[in-house]
Amino acid sequence: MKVPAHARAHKRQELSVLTGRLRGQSRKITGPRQAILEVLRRHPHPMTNREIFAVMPKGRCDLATIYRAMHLLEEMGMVKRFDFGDGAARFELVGEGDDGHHHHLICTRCAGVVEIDECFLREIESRIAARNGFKAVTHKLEFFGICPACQR
Amino acid sequence: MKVPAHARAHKRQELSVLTGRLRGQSRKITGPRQAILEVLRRHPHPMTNREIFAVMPKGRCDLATIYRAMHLLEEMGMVKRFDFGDGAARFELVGEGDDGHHHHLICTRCAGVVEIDECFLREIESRIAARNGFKAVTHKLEFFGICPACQR
DNA sequence: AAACAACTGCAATTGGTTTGCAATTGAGCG
DNA sequence: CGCTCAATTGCAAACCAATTGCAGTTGTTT
Repeated sequence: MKVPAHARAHKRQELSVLTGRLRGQSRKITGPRQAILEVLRRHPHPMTNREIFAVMPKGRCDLATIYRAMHLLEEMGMVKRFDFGDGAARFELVGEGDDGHHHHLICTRCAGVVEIDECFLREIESRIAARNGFKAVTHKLEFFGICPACQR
Repeated sequence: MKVPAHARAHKRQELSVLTGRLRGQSRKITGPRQAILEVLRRHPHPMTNREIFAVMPKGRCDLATIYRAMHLLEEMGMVKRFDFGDGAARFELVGEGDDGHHHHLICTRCAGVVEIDECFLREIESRIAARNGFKAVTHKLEFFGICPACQR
């Protein structure tokens, strides 16, 4: 059954479920990976690798290991990569059975993030695909503006 | 790769018009800047600084100068910055009186680009702004897929 | 033509990300 | 439980887009 998109931020997956997904793909459940998943499941918004590294108990994991883990998790579909245009990739945990596709509204002053759970472009996307003969069309979309707190 | 012509590419501005815009803002019309504008006006799709550099007659301009020029031109509103998610910024000339806002459909195999001249999100954008109390909301949107030629 | 600020080339630097390699460790197996 | 091996990790070096300091050059103004 499909999980409603708006449940994303509220549904925090158990660590055991997450590691189970690793095991299911015959990947090792290592200390660093558990630490990374632990961090991600506590954070509702996309994080840069450096942020993950900074938040993690010191010495649990090397920064390079985080980069490698994020590649793995992305390939497995466990995290989704987002690009806020500031040169650093951000990652967010994806719920089981979800493809993680959604968007964000980002404050350009304080970098605060609002999750936008709907996607308005599914239909437009297929129209564009058809019109141009493209297949497997996806899109990246983020909104930018100034949040209420930063307007004063 | 081959792409259909579109309205935007036909509005190729005269070099004299472009330099005139520089002059109007009391910026210097230098050799490197003319060379850069010359390259941009011949190319209908966004280019990376490195691509501009590669296409330019050798020795006409340093790569660092291109970076600086693109910042200037962007501030002046003469070029628009686009991000295709591959780590390199791309730039496209903006017509006079235009804000340059539009989107692209990018082939993930051959990197070919189709210009999408409409924008479907103006209304959704203001709805999102209102709902979250944000001001000055904009968005970045690009489509990705596999072009007809690359499907075989 | 002189004068000055804007601009450029070059080299060094930054910041995010990747990679080579030797050492470590998780998972299956006896 | 300990053994074995491939997967994984830490560390340092490398990479790449982008930025910057500085000294020399050039466009524009007077």
